[in-house]
Amino acid sequence: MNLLIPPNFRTHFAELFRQAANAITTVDPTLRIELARTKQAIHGDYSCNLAMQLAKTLHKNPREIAQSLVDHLPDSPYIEKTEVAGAGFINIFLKNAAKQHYLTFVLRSKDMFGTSNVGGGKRIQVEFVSANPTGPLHVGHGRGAAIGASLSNILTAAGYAVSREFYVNDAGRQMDILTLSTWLRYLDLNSIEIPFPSNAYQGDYVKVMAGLIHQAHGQRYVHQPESLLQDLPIATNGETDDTDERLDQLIANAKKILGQDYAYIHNFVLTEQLGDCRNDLMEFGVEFDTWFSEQSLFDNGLVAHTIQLLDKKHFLYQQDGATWFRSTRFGDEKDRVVQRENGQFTYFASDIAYHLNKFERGFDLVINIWGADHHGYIPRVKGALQALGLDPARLEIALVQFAVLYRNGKKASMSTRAGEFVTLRELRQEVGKDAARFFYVMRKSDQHLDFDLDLATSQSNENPVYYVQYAHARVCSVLSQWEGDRADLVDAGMAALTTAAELALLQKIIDYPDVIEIAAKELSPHLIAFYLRELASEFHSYYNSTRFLVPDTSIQHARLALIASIQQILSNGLRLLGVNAPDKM
RNA sequence: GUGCCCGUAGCUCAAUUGGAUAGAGCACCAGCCUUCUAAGCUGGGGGUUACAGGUUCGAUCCCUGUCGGGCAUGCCA
Repeated sequence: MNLLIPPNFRTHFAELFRQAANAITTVDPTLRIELARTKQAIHGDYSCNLAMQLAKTLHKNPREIAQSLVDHLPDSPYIEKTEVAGAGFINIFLKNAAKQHYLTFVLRSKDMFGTSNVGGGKRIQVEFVSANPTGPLHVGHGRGAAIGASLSNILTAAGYAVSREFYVNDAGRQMDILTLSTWLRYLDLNSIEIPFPSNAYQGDYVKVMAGLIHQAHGQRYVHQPESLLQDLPIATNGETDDTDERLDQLIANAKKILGQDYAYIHNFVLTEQLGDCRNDLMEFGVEFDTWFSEQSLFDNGLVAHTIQLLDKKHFLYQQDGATWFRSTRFGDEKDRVVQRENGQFTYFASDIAYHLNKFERGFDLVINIWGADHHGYIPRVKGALQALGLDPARLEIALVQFAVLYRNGKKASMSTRAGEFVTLRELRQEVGKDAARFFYVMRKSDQHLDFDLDLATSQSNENPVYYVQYAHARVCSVLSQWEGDRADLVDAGMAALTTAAELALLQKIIDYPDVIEIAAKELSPHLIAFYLRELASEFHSYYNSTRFLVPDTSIQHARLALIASIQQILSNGLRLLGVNAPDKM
């Protein structure tokens, strides 16, 4: 047996079972042979349910088939014994030596342990956050950021070539509203008071940007503000006249009044907000390879081109002056407008162009991480891809449910308009980057997340992230007090690791690459968080029951090799989640 | 009204996607520091997996219905 590089035991055994199955019957080559980790030690380390799967077609007793499979199973140097159990499970017991020797592999692999090539270098794009650059990121964006970044790291570890992308919505009405809001605040600084619409952006950051413009350019952008209020729809019922129509007319007037200067302010606020966003995310440990501008799709004519393509394929029609896409042909509940009566393309139109562009860039798989409120949007986007002749299965959409903040046992309000939402930056300051990153991926992403600020702050010692980090720090502490050379541990004899706790820890270590593989396949970063907590738990228990710095060097080295391996995995796993692994706490 | 998602211990959540006796953390109770970090450990009680049927060797998972919750149903982005 090759002692240097042990196999992935699950795929290794699956292959053996396939050979055994072929020996007793003709097996469908597409049949997936599943090896599962057992929950209980008496069932061994891995179990296979192949006999039960074959029972139907063979019309035989599953236990009988299981015994036959075991009889035909090729020899493996890693198997201690096999047993037929229960309804027809085949349980595999690994040799202790195989488990023990695995530590050498872990310690040799170091930072690379856990990585694999199951992705085969396939190109994947992960698009996430993609928040409108119209204000600070809030805690909802934070969850998308944490999940997207962790998932990207996991996919990279699993052997995919990952590209992280942020789609910048710099072309739409929201940006115009922000531009107008900023200009109004700027006029206010120049002692020109115009009633501030309640449906414009209220946040203080708007005043800050207005101040920056005022500071740099003085009165440069004060233009005939008196005509701003021309042609506004008349309020019909009292003061609550801040309608969308009114806001749009204000924007139109501002564009007319400002002329070229409108573009300056628009560009200024965009640059400011994007810069703030990028900075915020960087401090959160989240970085992107590409910031893709929506506006560029218009500038390059890609939106018009894409709509023409759809038209050529006869998926468009005119009605009520607008242009519609026949998304009902692809399972959507109604057709969707791509070009409005006024000639403007809709957001959907540019989004089709964007997704076409993604695939034209050569990605094998495209993953969008969206807020769950966008779920109704999926059929039309996939439909558009199909209409363009692309396989919609190459677009995978991971929905992330909202994070609901709780403070003092009550829901914290997150109304943007009232300006009282909690920003990601505030959250980071309150609970710290590590706790926030870990907390965000502690739940399955398609589950609602209750983010208890009181638990994450005042009782921060009970936060799970400290539990994992503490395990890492404890190992570091032991190793630093040991007077030896870490390199000596790599080839230490591991035969002394024979207790139930030690063998269970060894198996847990062996599981790590599988966890990454499954987390990548299922797009489920939370599996890493759960695994790390379990590993830390088993370590803490072991720590309390066993001394490491014992006189007998063969025992000492074996145990230190074990905990050094644990430390390596904790460090590697936390890195995937964007969490620090401190040496001291 | 219609569509999608969800309902698991007092609370917050898992369960290798159909596997063996459904698991953790909080919270509660009782213990463990003169010895490598007590942000830790050990033990204990806690469940008809919302409810009722169905499919099969086997169901928290799949199907049907009922009840309850969330989201979506723009020529917004």
